[in-house]
Amino acid sequence: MMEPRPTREKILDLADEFIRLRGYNAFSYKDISDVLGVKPAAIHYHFPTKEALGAATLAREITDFRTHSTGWEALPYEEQLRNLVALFAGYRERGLICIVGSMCPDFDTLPPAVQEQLKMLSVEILDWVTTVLEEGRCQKALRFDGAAADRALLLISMLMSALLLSRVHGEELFYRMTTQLQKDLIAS
Amino acid sequence: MMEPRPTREKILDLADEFIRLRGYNAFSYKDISDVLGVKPAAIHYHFPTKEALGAATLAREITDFRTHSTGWEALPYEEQLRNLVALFAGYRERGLICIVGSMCPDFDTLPPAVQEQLKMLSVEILDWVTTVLEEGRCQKALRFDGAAADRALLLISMLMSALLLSRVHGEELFYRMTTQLQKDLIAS
DNA sequence: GTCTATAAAACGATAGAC
DNA sequence: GTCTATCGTTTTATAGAC
Repeated sequence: MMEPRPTREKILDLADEFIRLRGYNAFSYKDISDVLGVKPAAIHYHFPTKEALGAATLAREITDFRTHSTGWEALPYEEQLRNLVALFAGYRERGLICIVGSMCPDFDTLPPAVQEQLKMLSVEILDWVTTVLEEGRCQKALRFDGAAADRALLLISMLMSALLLSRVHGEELFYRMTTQLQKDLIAS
Repeated sequence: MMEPRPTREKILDLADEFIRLRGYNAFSYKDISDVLGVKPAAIHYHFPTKEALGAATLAREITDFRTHSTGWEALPYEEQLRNLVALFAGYRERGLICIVGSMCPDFDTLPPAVQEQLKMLSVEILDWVTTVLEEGRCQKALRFDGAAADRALLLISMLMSALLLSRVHGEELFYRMTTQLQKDLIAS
């Protein structure tokens, strides 16, 4: 019995997409309600404030990322890294950017609950990448200098910016960047 | 005879700062007029539309960047690279982010003239970094694999994201990232 | 020339209809 | 429970005062 996707989930899907398309401050309740065929105020029943909607969107991203990353646990480390790149490439294909990259510039304008969830999501991703890099280097599957945590920061930065800059300069740029960074990290 | 900074320039100073602080879509004419002690509509005399103001702000950034980079021409290449990092560190100290990093996420919502200038600014920076990397490698002052243009993209990405992420995770992150990336690039 | 009063539109949010 | 009518605020922009 396939339940139809509940309204609440549909709203979160759309919020997620619009935040990635236009940024938190530039998307509105009307963007979402237009797609669903209701009035803007209807969204307030499901999410009383924009702050609640933004925080819930990021909270779901956190659980989604956990689902992805734990699903890759059994794979070789270089393969887990390739899957992360592929995840970002999927966004690129849909014209979307990283939700962290979308919201970071607006950080100081975000409501407290949204700031909180954004921090948690980026920590979640960084910790996971750090572990993969660390253990991948131990097993000689990955190679890099310096601390794994610092290298994780550089790696996530490049993926984030690759999506941002390819919005300005075209998708070819994304593939040039990710190809080079995988060459740098994956041993032989 | 020191001319007082003209109103037009003061407006551009404030627009530049507010865009870096809050993003293009979250800053308003009122933010600027409050500081200058006038009504929001007064700004329209100097810049008829927000599109004109945004485009002029970026246009001035382009000439400013040229002034900086041509001023460094006589320096060793690794020193030019350090100056670029220092330029970004200066923004970090003032709680500001890269203006390209600020506007990229909102790209699809930006008026055409602003999109145009944003492209030009990022090309300007990328071309300069590409040249510095290329020639720095020739002279054995810098070391890296792959095409200089690709490496320039990765370098700029990291600087951009270092500012973005340090807004979320604190300034220490900026220095960890830039220290590591300079270690990677600067020979011995 | 420079700025203010005011408009026209869009926003998030409250109160209440069904 | 779910959604609509409506409000108050904020936004960019125009028209015109001085």
